[in-house]
Amino acid sequence: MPPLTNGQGALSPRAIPEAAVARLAVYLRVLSGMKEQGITTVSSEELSVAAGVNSAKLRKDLSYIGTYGTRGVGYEVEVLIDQIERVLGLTREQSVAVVGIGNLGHALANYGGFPGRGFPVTALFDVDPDLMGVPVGGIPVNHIDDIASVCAAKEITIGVIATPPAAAQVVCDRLVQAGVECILNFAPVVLQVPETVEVRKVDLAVELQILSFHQARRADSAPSGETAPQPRSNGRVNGSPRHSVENRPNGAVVRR
Amino acid sequence: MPPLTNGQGALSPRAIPEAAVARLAVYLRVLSGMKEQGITTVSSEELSVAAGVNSAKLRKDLSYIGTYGTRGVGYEVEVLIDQIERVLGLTREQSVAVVGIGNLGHALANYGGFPGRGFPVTALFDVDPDLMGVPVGGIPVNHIDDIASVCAAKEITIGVIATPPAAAQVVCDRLVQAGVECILNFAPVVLQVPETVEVRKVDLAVELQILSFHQARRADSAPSGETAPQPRSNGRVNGSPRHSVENRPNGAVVRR
DNA sequence: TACTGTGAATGCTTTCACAGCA
DNA sequence: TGCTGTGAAAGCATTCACAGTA
Repeated sequence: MPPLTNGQGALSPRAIPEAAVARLAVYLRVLSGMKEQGITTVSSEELSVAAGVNSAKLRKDLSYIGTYGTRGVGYEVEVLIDQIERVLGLTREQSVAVVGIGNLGHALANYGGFPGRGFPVTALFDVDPDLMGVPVGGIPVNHIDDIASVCAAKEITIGVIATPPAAAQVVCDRLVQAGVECILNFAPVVLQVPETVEVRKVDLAVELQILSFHQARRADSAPSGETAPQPRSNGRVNGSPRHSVENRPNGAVVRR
Repeated sequence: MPPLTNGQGALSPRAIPEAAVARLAVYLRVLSGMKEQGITTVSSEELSVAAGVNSAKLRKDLSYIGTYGTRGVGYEVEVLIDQIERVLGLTREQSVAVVGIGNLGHALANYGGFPGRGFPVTALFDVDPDLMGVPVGGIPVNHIDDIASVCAAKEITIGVIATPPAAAQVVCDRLVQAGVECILNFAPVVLQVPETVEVRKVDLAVELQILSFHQARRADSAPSGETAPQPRSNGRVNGSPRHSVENRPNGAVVRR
């Protein structure tokens, strides 16, 4: 009924579809790589191939953030990078806290500021007294009881939950109490949060199960014989960008 | 044009939407937890709340795999578990290989068979000679040059790429050559694969950037003042399942 | 001429709402 | 009566295809 608003309340000028936001982050990564290689201009076709989407989708996505291309030419890499960073809110740096310093927590703490820019891990928490003080990836581990004060002091805006499932909800509650409004959850648990808090989850078992589903489907519909079709035409050719798939929040160019 | 087929070619009886598959995996996890608690029967309402979706969506999702409920009563937990496992292809066990034994690779190797069932990690690969033979999580590390023979011997069906970005495509090519048709990619790279291979990706930086976007939006549209609204009505009440959100392949019940 | 930006068309996904059954 | 299963409606997302422009 209200065709001019965006559901977020105010009739803000930017109502970017959720799906497009995820892809913008991918474009940004690809563009950064291009910039490093000294590429200054790129067409929607080139960028879309590099990002594993089709060019129409890419142009539509970019149109949500404004019109920064030049017809007949393409986009300036730097301009696009700046604009996507602006839209994704990467101008202000976000400090990340990781809770749960097991195997995964270690991996995250050492991930080194995350590919490129914007997300320094600046605080670590656990319950294990043996871990206290010992730095992991250069950052000391704090006790989870200090979460409120440490998060306030370090201006944490993003909390990452890497605890065992049983602890995840409690940790989540504490993060929320400490004022954290963005949470990335690796524990296989459905978190309960107030409406003001944004949660994303990464569930490795679910990812594997989705792969398993497709594997099973393939096995079922396989005509017969053991020799599966393997049209392996190696050699990074992007000649005919046929079937340039992007399944779900997944994505990988199909080569042939 | 072909209204009876499912795009996969044959007019198979089960054309389960991609989005539903991801949720079925979540339902399975929740149901397994219920089974452990001795719960034998569950209604769509109860299960949907526990899984963080609304009940209509849950019922629709379950309808794709068949009709296993009893009107007026609900679903039998065991029956549902069996059926979802069947559809997801979890009856045949899938062996997983992890390539790249850095921090993340360690974490994955130690992930202990993945929550519950079906995905034993049985092979590890790296290029670093220092790692060879040393077991990680009880599994010896092999050199990547042996990938074909080891994958064949261990009947690997799923490959997990946890290498630095620069190595990811080469590793992917090798996995594909070794006959692996399901790949879970943690490297921030768009992989090129033949059509027969299914890729899913997990990109931590992208996840953080999506959170950052929502954070920024919130900050923009905040009326004024520093005191953000924090309607923290703690105490795991699911009384009014208002606004029971599930954003993207993300998901978390909104509590209030 | 070559490539962007975008309405309109198509195709998925979610939600509604209710018929049907234990 | 209470809850499932499902057509039909509504809402998003993707793709098409072409007008517009440097």
